[in-house]
Amino acid sequence: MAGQPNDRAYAPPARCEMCVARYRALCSTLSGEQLDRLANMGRRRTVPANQYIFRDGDEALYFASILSGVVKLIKTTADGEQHIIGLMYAQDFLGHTFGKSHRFSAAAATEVELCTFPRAPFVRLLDDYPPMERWLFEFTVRELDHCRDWTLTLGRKSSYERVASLLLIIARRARYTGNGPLPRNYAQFELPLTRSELADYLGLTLETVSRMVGKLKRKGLIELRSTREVIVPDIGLLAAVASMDGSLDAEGRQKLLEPHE
Amino acid sequence: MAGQPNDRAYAPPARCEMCVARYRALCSTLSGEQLDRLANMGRRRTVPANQYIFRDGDEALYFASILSGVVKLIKTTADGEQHIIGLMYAQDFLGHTFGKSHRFSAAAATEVELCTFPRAPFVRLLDDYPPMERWLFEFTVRELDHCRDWTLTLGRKSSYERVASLLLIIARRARYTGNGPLPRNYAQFELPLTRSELADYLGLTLETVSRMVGKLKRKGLIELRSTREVIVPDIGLLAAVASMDGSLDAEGRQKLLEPHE
DNA sequence: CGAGTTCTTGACTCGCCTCAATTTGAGTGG
DNA sequence: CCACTCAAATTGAGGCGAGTCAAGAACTCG
Repeated sequence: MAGQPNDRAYAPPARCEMCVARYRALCSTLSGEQLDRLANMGRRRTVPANQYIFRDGDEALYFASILSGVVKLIKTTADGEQHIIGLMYAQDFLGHTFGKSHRFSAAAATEVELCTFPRAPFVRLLDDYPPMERWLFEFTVRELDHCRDWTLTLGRKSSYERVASLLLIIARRARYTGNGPLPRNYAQFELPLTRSELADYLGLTLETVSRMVGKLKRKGLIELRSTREVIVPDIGLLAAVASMDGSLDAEGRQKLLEPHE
Repeated sequence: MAGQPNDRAYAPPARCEMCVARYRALCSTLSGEQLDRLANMGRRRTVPANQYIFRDGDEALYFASILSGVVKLIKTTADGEQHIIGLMYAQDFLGHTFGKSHRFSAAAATEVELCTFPRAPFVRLLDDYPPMERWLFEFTVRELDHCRDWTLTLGRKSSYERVASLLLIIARRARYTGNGPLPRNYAQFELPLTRSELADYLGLTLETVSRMVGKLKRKGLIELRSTREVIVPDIGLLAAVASMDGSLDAEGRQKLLEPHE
C-alpha cells in the first residue's frame, strides 16, 4: 500500500477456497460471481515486522484483509508522540474509511500477510453487493464498541488495571486467532508489542508498564518465559484485576466475587 | 423507549417536509415510498432533561433520530461509577447496534425531542434500502473516528488540555447545530453538563475540572456569564491549548504556530 | 563475544485525587 | 422581596500514584 521499495513482490491470490480467511473474513459474505470479482482484484502481500503498511494522511488507495500476523494502528500527535489506538489480527479489515485519506497509520507488529484490494473496484463491489457492505458495517460497529470500552480503561483505571486490561485483550484475541484448542481459561502467547508500545497503547510510560508487568508476575497472574512470551494461567483472575471492564464476562465476574486476593 | 410513566404522550409525526431533520439526518437519504415507510413508523417523543432514554443492557426495541436537545451516552462501571462516552446532538442517530441489547445508557442532558422507530420495521427498511444503511454506516465511521481521537485526549493530555478539548468539541458542535450565523471563530453556548458530568466525561474529578475551567477563564480563553453559560472569544486559541488534538484544523494549527502564549 | 536495543529497578518530583470548608445560585414559601 | 434550603461549584491543604531521570541488567543479533 505505501509501496516502499523493500516491500515483498506481489503475487496472484491463492485460490480463495484454500484461504484461511475464506469463512471468517469479509469474503465469507461472498460466493460465485461476487467472490470471483473480489478474488480477481485481490493481491497477496507480505509485510515484514515493523514496516508501515500505510501512514496517517496517505491517500487511501487500497483496502486489505489480514490473513496472518498483527497490525498496530497508530496516531501521531502534533508533538511527535505515538499513540497506539488498536491492534488488528487475522480476519480483520484495514481501511474502512469513506474519506480519501487515512486517519491513522498502520504498521506490522509481526510479519503480516495481507490480501489487498484497490479502492475503486472494491468500492464498486460494495455498492453492487449489500451483504458485503453489511459485513463491514457490523465490523465497524464492533470496533466502535471496543473503542468506547477502551475509553473507560484510559479514563478511569489505575496503571495496574490498565496493563491487566491490555494483556487480557491480547490473551483473548490470541486464543481466538490461534489454531490449536487450549485448556479452558488458559492462554499463552507472544506479545506483539514492546514495553514502550504497550505504554503508548495505555497512556503510560514504559517504566510504569514494566513495573506493573512485574507486579502481575509477582502476584502469579501471569508468567513470563521471556520478556515477550506470556502465559496467563487463569484468564478469569486476570479479568478480575482488569475489573470494571465492561467486557467482563460472567466467568470473570464470578471470580471477582470469590474470596481470594 | 424506556417507557417511564412520566414520558410525554406519543404524537403522529409532523409532516417530514417541515421537520428540522429532513435534510441532514438519516431521512435525508430517503424520498417517495421509502420516506413514507419511515414516516409511518416514526413517532415523535419529547424527553425532559435528566431522564433516561434507554439503559445499558435494555433490549433495543427502538431507534431514534434526535430532532433537538443534547443526549449523554453513559457507561456504568461494575463499581457503580459513571463514565460519559459521548454527546449526541440534533440530526444524530441513537441505537446503531446489531445486537439485541444496548451497550450503554442514553439520557437527556437537556430537554430532547426524538423521532423514534420500532426495531423490526426499521431493520426491514434498512435491508430493503441500501442508501439508508450507507448513511448509518458513514455515521458510525465518523463516531469511530471521534472515539479514537478521544482516546488520545484521555491517554495523553493534562487536565488543563482535556478540559479545553471538551469545551472545544462542545463549542464547535454548538456552532454547527445552532441556528443563527455567529461571528467567525466565536462561540457562545449553554453547557449541557454539570462540572461533575464534565469530570465523568474527562476521567477527572469535579474539583479538577472546576480548577481548570477557572484557569481557562483567568487566561482569557473563555468567559462565563454564569457557571453554565460559556463564551469562547477565539476558538482557535482554545484549540491551541487543547493542542495535539488530531481534529485540529488548519486554522487551529496556524494559531498554534503564532507567537502568543 | 561485543554492540545496541530493550527491559528493569531505584530515587525523586509533580500533577491530580481526596477530604473538607465555604461560596454561589436556583427554587420555594413566608 | 427576602429568608430558607439544597444542589452545584469553588477553593484550600495534604497525600499518593504515575512521571522523570538515571543507572544497570537482560536480551538480540551481528
